[in-house]
Amino acid sequence: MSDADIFKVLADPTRRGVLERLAGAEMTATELRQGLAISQPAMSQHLAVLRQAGLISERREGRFVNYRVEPEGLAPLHQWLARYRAFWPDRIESLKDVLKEMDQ
Amino acid sequence: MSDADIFKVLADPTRRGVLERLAGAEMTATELRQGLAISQPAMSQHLAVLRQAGLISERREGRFVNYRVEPEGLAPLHQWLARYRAFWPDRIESLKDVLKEMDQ
DNA sequence: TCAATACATAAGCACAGACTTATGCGTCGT
DNA sequence: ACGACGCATAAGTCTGTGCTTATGTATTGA
Repeated sequence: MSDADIFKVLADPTRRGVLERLAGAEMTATELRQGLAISQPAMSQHLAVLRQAGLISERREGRFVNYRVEPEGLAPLHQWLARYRAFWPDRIESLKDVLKEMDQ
Repeated sequence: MSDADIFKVLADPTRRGVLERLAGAEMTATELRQGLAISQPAMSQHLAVLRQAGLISERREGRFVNYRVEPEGLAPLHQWLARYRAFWPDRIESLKDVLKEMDQ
């Protein structure tokens, strides 16, 4: 998978939701599906996309597969964004704005 | 446009290319089309998407419309990424990796 | 005033991608 | 050994979206 496709991978809200849940703790595919109106194959396909993008990794444990975030997969996104850091006002970096975002 | 759709907007390579060219200097729609195998309406539609996402702004000048990057539009992306900063190794932030990325 | 230019909008098409159901493969418990 | 379970893969459907051509609107220069 090309680095350039990181945006396509993250464009899907379900996949971003998966990352967010995995940020808290390692989880199986079935656990990730809890509370979501999504079929098992759909989740499996999303997880495959995330894995191929290097955003998550898996650890087999018998019948179960535990997924976890692979933070280095976000490096291309970080580096893309870095090109624009020089342009934006300091305010964007401020803690206030970050907290406001996390609040919503 | 919802903040959540910033990824969809940036998922398109043409739109990322537009941002990259605009990062250098203000430019008209026709200038942005130079070197790209893309029709005028297609470019106009991409610019509309970028504008609605708050990623660019326009300054009319007679028949011409000069576009420029609106860096604050990237704030949602920055803030999304900030949630994962805590997880990743210091190495991702390092200058070496950024340079390697810019090199390719 | 009128043709040319710069850009936007409308409408239709075609492909990508997210979903579904059906099925396959390996592992567990009994 | 065998049914239940966890997950992956296959194949088909449908919606979203990026493209096209055609046309509209405003501005410019001759």
